[in-house]
Amino acid sequence: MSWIHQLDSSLDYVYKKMAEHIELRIKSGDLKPYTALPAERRLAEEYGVSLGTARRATELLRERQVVFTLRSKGTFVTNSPADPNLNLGETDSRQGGFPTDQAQHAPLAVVPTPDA
Amino acid sequence: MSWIHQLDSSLDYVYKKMAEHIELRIKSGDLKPYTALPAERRLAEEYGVSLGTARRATELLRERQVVFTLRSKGTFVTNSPADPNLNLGETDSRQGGFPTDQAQHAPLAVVPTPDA
Amino acid sequence: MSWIHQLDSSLDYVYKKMAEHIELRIKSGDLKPYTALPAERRLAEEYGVSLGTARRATELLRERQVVFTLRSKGTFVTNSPADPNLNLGETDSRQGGFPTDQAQHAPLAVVPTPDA
Amino acid sequence: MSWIHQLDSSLDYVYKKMAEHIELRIKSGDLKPYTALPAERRLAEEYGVSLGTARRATELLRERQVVFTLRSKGTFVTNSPADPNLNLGETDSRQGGFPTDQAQHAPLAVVPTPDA
DNA sequence: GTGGTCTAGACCACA
DNA sequence: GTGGTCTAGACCACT
Repeated sequence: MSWIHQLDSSLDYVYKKMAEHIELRIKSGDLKPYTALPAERRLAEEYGVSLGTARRATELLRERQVVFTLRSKGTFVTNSPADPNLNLGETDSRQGGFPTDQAQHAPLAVVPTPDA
Repeated sequence: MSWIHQLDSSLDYVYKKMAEHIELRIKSGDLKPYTALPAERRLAEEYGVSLGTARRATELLRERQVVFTLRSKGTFVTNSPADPNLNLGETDSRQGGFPTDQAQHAPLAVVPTPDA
Repeated sequence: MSWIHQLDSSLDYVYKKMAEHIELRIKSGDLKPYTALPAERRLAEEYGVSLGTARRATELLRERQVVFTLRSKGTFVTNSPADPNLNLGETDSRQGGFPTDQAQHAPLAVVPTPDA
Repeated sequence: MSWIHQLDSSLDYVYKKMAEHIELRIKSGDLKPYTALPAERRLAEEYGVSLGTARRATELLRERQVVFTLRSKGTFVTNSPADPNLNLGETDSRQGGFPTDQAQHAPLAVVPTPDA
């Protein structure tokens, strides 16, 4: 169990500090729900850290659900406190699964979707 | 003569098929942007798979930015193809917040880049 | 599909991630010196990206001298300078987990931290 | 027990702790670039966790590009520090591997964080 | 209620 | 042998 000891003895990670500061800016209202954070390169500049560090900071916030990221769109503040304009009433999804229903190792003859 | 390889697989994994099927439901309009997917336990039932597999499916969709997840709230369809009505801070596209309605509450302030 | 793990993490340039992944394949021995990379269209398919992105990836590798290109012949792996033969014999990591004794199924009573 | 205390605000998930500990072993030189980590089943034993948890740990490291995985071969230490701004005593940083960019060191004007 | 973590296995695909 | 998938649950944290 002592590996845990080693870990919490030194948690001065810059990216964590940075993440916490950003979180503070959010909680303070400086950054509001559904608005975009500054770009990661911008953040890196602002905080005087490398891009990698900035990315780990936003990654941490993402893990904490403080923000969410849409690729090539940006990183956005989660509507943490209340009332997301989200439709929690679930979509009318009456039927769903595969026509077949064993789900084991059967071939699962599902049509290949033209995805990317 | 080995120039293809390994990470690709392209096998019929259940979670992958499931994810693709859900993506189809989204593209077909069955599941609309900013509405919640059925809960993961529900999805597991619908598709006749274990919870873990259902979670892998939503995880894959999350990686593909087809959906995004808010802890304890649900998993929501991303406003996929182009132009999410998101406030892209620095990009000057100031208008439109999150979809459904953005009339009454937060003014959706443009991100104040507290720069220098 | 695991390259997607590396690719997503955040909003970095896809072509860069892709280039790095290809570089890993080279370093790992998957792609060997003086052999051709898959064609750019092939690469674009494999990674699920546009042709332009694939071309930027190989361009980046070309700039780094990891590969070189012969017009209408293909893109080939450079005989890299610091070839790192992967050490498959596992690191001398004799002890790992809990320095204490048993390390079997210690209950791992991890206490949730109060958080902030 | 109270031996676990963190100023850190994130939670104490086992897989996360485990990943961080492995990362520490890497940074400490116990596990070196291009060498294989112990197999996941082995890691699970060493740390006294289930296989799934061990896999989550390596997955996290993979996302952070601390390691990379070759299917049926193993999981290998990346030759690039996850966070170049981290100075853990002496990380023994003569890099020999490939030209990944981790060159630039920012001034590191760390912002004042209210806590800690 | 939701998603997230974790267990303790079994089996598959690749090498 | 390795990592990867999948099961069928239980429990935790948060809303």
